[in-house]
Amino acid sequence: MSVQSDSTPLKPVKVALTPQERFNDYLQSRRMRNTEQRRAVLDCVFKHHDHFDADQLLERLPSKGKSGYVSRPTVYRTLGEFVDAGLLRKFVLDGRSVYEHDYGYPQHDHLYCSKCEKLIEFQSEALIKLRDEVAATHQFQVRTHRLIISGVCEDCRKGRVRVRRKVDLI
Amino acid sequence: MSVQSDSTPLKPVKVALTPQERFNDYLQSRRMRNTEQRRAVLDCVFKHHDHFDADQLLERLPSKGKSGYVSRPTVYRTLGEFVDAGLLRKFVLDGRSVYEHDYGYPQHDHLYCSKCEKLIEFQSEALIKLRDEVAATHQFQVRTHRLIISGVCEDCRKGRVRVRRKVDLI
DNA sequence: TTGAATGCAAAGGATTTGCAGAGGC
DNA sequence: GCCTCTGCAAATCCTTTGCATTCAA
Repeated sequence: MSVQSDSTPLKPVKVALTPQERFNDYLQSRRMRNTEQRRAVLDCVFKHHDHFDADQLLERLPSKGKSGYVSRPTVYRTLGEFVDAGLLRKFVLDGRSVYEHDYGYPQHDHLYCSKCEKLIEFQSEALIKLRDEVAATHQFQVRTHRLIISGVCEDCRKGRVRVRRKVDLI
Repeated sequence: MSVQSDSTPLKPVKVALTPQERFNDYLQSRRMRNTEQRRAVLDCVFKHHDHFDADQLLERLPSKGKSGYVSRPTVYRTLGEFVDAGLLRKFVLDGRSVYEHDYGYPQHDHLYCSKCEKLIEFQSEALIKLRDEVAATHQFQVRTHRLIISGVCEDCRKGRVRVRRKVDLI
């Protein structure tokens, strides 16, 4: 049900502001309020660099009844704001929306293991070049792209399976 | 709500059997039955080369009450069989499952216009090579990949907008 | 005849929305 | 105090499932 991340994260990009500072700017520019819930979700999201969906985020936040609880609708609303603010990127994997850090991390793509559901990040300058060439051929103005290569990761091929999951997306 | 296709389809690949023949083989090999509904859906799907979702297919089939009607659950079930049989490929766009011809057409990727929701197909040998190189670096066994480049198409940039739609996926 | 396929209605799962009360600014 | 935000419950959207009936082989 959840999404795994591999252990070789990308090198962070240098940024002037913390995600918190950047989000504050975003809020102020739109007359939106700096609420306890937004702060809680933002801190949770940027605590570690990985991929996650709404459910995983909810599990990491205080559960219902406890102090600091954030409701499911608010989590969804807030994630949308983070995407808007350029803090997160969102994509769809196996029917669920998956989020990853955008602010502070370079553009990249993914290898997706359909056995253990692990996402492995990679950067390729050649891919960007290829993408822009194809687009130019079609007089197409690129906004972004998403490449997912699916198959079986090294660990799973070698039998070192960490988790077994129902899968099959793309 | 629907998916548009551009007017420059890929060159078909030479194949020994018609989709119908190939599907019959598939059915027989699994002791499945050649029903009127399956024939109707298959004919409808291969009538023209484009991208479509379940709703669009239902619109193209005889509507409820008329002869030749196929129910929504059967359409979904049948599309799944076509994917299984290697006749169609399925991907997710903006929350809906979109299908395209696989049998008889070469592997390709898409430019997606977020203004008019048009999908433009393209082939790139270089992309396959790049994909396999990246995978090799990670000892990753490739099964397939999906690249969607989103942005604005030529027509929309020039103001020749055909349809206006709510969008934003990737 | 006999098991597979269909249509109906209803369930499912992820995400979104209306609204009344809570709370930033 | 005003207006945004939140949590709740319920709605939505797309897709799948249970089941009695129909039908291909």
